[in-house]
Amino acid sequence: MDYTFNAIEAKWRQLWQERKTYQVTEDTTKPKFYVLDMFPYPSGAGLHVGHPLGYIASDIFARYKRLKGFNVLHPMGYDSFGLPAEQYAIQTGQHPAITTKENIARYRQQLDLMGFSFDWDREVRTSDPSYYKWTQWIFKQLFDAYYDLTLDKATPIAALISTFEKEGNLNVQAVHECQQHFDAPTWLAFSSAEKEAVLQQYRMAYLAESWVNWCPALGTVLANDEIVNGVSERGGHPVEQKRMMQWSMRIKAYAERLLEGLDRIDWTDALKEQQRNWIGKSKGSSVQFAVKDTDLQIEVFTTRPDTIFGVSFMVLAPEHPFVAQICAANQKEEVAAYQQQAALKTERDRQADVKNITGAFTGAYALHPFTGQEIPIWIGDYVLASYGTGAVMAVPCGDQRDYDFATHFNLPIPNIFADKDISEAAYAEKDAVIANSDFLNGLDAKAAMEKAIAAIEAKGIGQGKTNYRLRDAVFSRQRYWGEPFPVYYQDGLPQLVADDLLPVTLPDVDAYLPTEDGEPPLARAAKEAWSCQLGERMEYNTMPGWAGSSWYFLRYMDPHNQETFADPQKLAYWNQVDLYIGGSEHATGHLLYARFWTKALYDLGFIHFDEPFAKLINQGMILGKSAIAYVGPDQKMYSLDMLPANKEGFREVRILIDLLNDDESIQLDALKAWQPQYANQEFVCNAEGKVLVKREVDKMSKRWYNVVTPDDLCEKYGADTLRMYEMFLGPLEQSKPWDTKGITGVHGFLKKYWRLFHLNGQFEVNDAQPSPAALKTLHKTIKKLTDDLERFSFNTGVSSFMICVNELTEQKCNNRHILEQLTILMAPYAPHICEEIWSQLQPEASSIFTAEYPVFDPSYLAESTFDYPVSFNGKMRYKATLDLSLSIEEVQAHILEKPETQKWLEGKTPKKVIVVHGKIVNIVL
RNA sequence: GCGGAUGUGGUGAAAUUGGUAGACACGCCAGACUUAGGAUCUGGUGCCGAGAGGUGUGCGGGUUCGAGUCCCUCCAUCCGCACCA
Repeated sequence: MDYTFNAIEAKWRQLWQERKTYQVTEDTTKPKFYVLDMFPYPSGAGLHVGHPLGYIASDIFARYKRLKGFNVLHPMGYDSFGLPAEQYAIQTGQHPAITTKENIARYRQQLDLMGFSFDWDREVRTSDPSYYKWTQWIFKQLFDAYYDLTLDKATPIAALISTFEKEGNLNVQAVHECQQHFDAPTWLAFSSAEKEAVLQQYRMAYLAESWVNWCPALGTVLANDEIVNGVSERGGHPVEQKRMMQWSMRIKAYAERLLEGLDRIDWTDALKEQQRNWIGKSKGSSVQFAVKDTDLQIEVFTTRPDTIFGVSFMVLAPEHPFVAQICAANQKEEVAAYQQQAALKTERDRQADVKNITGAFTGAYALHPFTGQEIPIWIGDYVLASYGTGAVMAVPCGDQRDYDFATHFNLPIPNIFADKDISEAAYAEKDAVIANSDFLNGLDAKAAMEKAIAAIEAKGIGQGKTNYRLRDAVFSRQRYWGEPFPVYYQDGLPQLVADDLLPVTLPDVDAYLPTEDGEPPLARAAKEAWSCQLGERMEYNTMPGWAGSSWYFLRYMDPHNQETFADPQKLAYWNQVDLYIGGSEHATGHLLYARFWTKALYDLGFIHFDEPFAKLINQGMILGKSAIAYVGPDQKMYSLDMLPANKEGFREVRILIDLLNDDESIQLDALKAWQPQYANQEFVCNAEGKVLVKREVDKMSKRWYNVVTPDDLCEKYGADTLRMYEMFLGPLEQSKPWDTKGITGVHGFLKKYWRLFHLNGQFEVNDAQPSPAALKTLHKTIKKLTDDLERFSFNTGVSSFMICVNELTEQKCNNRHILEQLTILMAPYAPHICEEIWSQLQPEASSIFTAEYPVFDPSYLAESTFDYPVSFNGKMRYKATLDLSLSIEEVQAHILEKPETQKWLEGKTPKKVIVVHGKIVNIVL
């Protein structure tokens, strides 16, 4: 009987669905386990073989845990708001909801083909109103909260308002941007507009004018993590800095807790480092410098207060608000010109221009807080408006950028380090003894740091301070295909839409473009198109892509709840995600935002954990192997081995990899049929009449014509083969190029496994006592498999199955007990074939996934002898079989008597003999 | 520049605590069966060497009876961040 994988897989896909085999409910009699995949954005291209890699791994683990007796939550859904569907809508006029629905259907079909054990009754879609209702609701909670520093947590804003009413904000310890100080009577006298203006500076979700990344090509603002190398992540368009009124999230309030939490979760060091780096904590001090002949104080942040006596000038960001006020009359023109030129540059230009030092002198001077010395104030674009205070005290002897600036503009470079040469470059190490620095002389950096901060604080001109690179996250987008805000405007003030009016659904519009006044697309919606119309107008912005993905793992716990985002008891039962598998590209986006929202929801008492993902694994990317052909100046396509030494005039073209034969030659007729430009292509073939191509590793993508889809492979080899092959490819975390060639090995293995049951053409197992050899093979495999799964080593797991089946085939094992146990072990990896075999072994069972996982018994592996490798000076020379009951001394005596030992000793007396019991013998000559 | 990771056969890789380097598989070579099949089975396969043997985990050094594994220097590749004061 043949292994008819297509029929078997289709049969079980249907039966699992009918029997709801993977449906899960809360069950307090079992320990729970939550295995989560990063849900996909359903793009039009469908899945390629790289996408399911993580899903296969998580599916194997989820099935394994289920067999081990856990109640496993393993859901899937779609991150279905996003830019591609909207851009398709702009081009075609088709509503993004339709595109999205079609893409989801295709994704579902492909996912089903792979035989995943998702509980599809729990599916969520972020673009579904029943889902984004609760995204809007969470936004409301954040709008109605502020960060209380005394309690060190997000707290309902009502508490803050009540404090304002009693005592104003004079004693309030909170994360805010409010410059005003007021007492209770002043607060009470404020108009509602004034009150709201103040509250906006405290709210966790707030509306404020701030520096944002504006992408003119996309017509929207972007968060920092949506910008890669100075251009937009989507589309690669330039991005500029612009001051705009936007919704933001006060994630900065959580900077310290986001750092601290990393110590409590099981993520890779690389990923934790990336987040630490992004949060960018630095310790130092704020210092105020008085501007000569004015009342202004320029505040700077420095990580090196110990070098304060090395300050020889100051530099402000060109956008610094003081620039206009302090600028001397004779410098106005130069400064204005510089400001203008800096504003014209995009962030990318500024970055590309690091070596080009620019700046302008304002003509103003600051006074050194300790020496009273006059310090020239410059502006320069190496100082960023959005970091620290937008101003620096320049210490050229200790900072290379200050050094370069000083050198370029011929400013003094006083040396405050004893015995350090600064004639060529700044000395940035913190190990120099401080000199020429009044009360800091003779101190090392650490002591000087403490003393300097103390002196700064004593003078009342600053204080020890911690600064973070992390900035508040811009939360509004000028796009159509996103969550509408539950916000309207009354007297120009933002107001929340009442809970019973949620969700505010996405209104239909006539076009998916901004209006002529530059308003976002939602401004096009007719009044009646909105699900509710309040105040003067609704909010026209939509939420960013990361809004829905910041909490979806919570909704899976109770996806159909109409009363709340998830039932508290269910939240308490499922708790944290135990295992999260996904790509590392979300390190500073989704993974940070999800942690932030989790902490906020925890603070506000909605959930009982403050870290969402206890363990996280990043699967590596599967790369494609592009096929590159060479077209010569004569327009003929040359075989790789027919290329001249001088390839001048040749160009490389990528061709569809499906057009290749196994020997990497092109199917010429297929190429001609592929694209019109090749219809009459001429070739320069090699001696065998073939045109060979070069293979090169690229990202797997349609544009490189190197995509391999799971569909074709499932058709040809079956999902079980594909699942095991993807795992067999290498360690999960590693990136690796896809090569379909090796798949035959895994497919052959499954056939071999199948043959164990079908020796005589039909299904047959014997019920005799298993042989000791078979038991040993089995238990060796149980141990290896379990160890491998616990450390997520799926590739070695597949090898172990191969070894096991090879050994059982050799032993001609057809024993029921052995084969049943093996089948359970293999079921997580190859669910269809194992389920089919199980239905033969246990016809009354509904599914193999209700079976019990085999238990390892070490007694079957017990050995009485051991083949000692005998090495001389660490080099293995021969093996000696000895009884394991022998003592170390006895082993040594036996070994030394062996003729092989005498041969290798060459008459010498060993200096030393090392015996490790049951491991090795080493003789030192 | 800073931070992280990785370097092992022709290829994907294994070696979990310092203890037989290359498991398992692809590919390749030889053979069997067979009225071509992309089927199955057997044997071989790190490199040098006829063999004995030598040699071998990016380079160089160190610790150790013993190093792919630990330490130091350097090199290469990949990823992240980057005028962050």
